[in-house]
Amino acid sequence: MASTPSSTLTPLYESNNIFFNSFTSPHNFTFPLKLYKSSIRSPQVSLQGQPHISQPNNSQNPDRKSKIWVNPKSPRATELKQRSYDFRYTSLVKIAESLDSCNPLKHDVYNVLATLGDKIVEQDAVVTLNNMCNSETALLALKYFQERLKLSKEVIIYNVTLKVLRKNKDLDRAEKVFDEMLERGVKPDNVTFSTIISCARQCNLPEKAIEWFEKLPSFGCEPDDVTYSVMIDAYGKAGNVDMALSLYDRARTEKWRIDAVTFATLIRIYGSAGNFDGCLNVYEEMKALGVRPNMTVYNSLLDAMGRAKRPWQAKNIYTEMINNGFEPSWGTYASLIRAYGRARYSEDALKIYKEMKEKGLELSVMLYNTLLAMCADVGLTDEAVNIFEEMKSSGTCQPDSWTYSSLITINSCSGKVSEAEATLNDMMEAGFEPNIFVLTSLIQCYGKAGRTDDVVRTFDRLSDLGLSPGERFTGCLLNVLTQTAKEDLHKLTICLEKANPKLGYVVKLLVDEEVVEEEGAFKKNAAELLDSVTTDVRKAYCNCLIDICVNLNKLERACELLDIGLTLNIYTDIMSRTETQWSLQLKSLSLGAALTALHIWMSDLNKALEDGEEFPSLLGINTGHGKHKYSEKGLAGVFESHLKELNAPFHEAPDKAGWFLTTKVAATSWLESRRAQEVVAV
DNA sequence: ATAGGGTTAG
Repeated sequence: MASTPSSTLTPLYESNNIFFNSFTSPHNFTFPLKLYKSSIRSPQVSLQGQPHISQPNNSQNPDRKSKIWVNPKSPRATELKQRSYDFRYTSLVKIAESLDSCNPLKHDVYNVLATLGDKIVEQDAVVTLNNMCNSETALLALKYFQERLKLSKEVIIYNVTLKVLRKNKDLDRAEKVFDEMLERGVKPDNVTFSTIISCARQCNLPEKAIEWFEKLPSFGCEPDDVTYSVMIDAYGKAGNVDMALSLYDRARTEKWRIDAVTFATLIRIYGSAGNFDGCLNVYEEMKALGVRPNMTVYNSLLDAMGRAKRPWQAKNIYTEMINNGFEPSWGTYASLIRAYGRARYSEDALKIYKEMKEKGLELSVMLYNTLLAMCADVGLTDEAVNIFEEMKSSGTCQPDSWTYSSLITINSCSGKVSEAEATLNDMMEAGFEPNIFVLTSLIQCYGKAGRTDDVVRTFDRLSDLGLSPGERFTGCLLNVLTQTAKEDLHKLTICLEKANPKLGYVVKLLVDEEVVEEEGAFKKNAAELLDSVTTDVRKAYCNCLIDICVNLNKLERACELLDIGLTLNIYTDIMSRTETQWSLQLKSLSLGAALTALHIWMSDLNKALEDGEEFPSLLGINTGHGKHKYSEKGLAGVFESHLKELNAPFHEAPDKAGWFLTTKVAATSWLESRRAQEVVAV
């Protein structure tokens, strides 16, 4: 396994020869040139003393040995110094690479290091270790340098060694190295501590980080700005937001220079604590203090705005970032895809995806999954298929259960039952068991296709797989009932009763004609049920229940449910009145709930008319645009024909999509004529 | 790039 040092290093000599052939000089430069004396033609540059005759660049004659005198203060000298430094640095990086891939045996490591020659300096050790990633060989290399170098600042090579251990998230070894430092009488400093603390943080052991921070004073160290920054991060990671913020306060009162990285850390902490305005406040505070934002700040902000579901703010920050001349990084794009994807800003998300592809940036499984989930949400079937193909051909990531789950959802939502089943088979062949998301999609798929028995079969698979239904799944099952023929409903009621007995009972009261119901039992049980489920599914449950009522022509029950919804604040601001306009807001209502709300609103209007209340000049119904691609007809379309049936004088506003408006005069005469008809009918 | 912070998440 171990590559011999020479095989790794040979190309380096060759490539650098090309450069050094053009000017050579015999002495006066320590490193790296002497290092390779035996292997290559002593490429040395004289930057001091003896004025030699300056010669033109003789690159046509690479073999000619000649000296070039360069004034040490000239820009040319600076350039040469820089170049020779670059050369040394590159050489050491190559050594570090060989060490990384070398056997973790003393003999092998020492052999690689022997190619450095005898005249190594402290800086060589630092640069080499700093570029390594293999813990085991790094520890051997450390020994080598300790044996061979008179170290004036031994703490430094310990600190870079600790960095290698941190790269490997090896806190145990880091702690051992710390003990060894103490044994050798090497005094740890802030760099030592901040490295170990961040190592603990990266190992997901924030308590350990805190432990190390607290023992810092006992070693005569006062935390400085970087140590504070690392600790703020560690406290944030530990979920101790208060401690993080109080450290920030302390750093501020102690007048530490707080730089962009620390602000980015604070933004991340606020972001993961869900305090998104806190993120923006920190950002403002930072700018007020005259600290220029950097990429980390922008990326943390973008990430936070994504979590906050504020894609428009992400967009603004991104624009600002670009205007300030920053080049988006992988992290920037990832944050944007998440922000746009989750918020169904599909055009924006797909634009970013395209840009990443153009730049040759690789997407992770998660980013692909985010895009696919978004396509599933919005109904972008063809795009999803494309993205999935590109994902497979990328060669860099394998579809996982999330990926398959989104694909099954896409097939399910577009009613492609056999494709959904085929994808499920692919998924199982790839070694993934169906999860709750997949089964949720499947019951929707079968439900939509009217295959009630398959819904029941899929429901029964749940317990076979050791899965419990949960509120989302149960909600989708309830939604299946809204699409199911009356004679099949009892099959699903049995499932619902297993999933959530209270819900099962409420539905049974609606569906089962034979159940004897006590006075008011339905409303009481429905209210208890809706109160018992978490807020994020309440509206869905309520909408579905109302839809079932409407389908069964039980308008009174529907009104009761809508009433519960209003009382429990599941629906807010449905009916509003200003001096100039009365409105009915139907945007987040299902069709049944919307029709029920219209019914109630109309009786309210009738009542107002009876009471002789003054109508405003305008009355309006807002259905929203109904852009969800899977529903063939949005709420707007259905409402338009329904209003026509009612002879209602509402007409879609040409300038406000989704709004149906009418005037005071038209509304009153319509309501009056309806009342006259009712009287006739009675 | 040249001894310390920052991430890659559902």
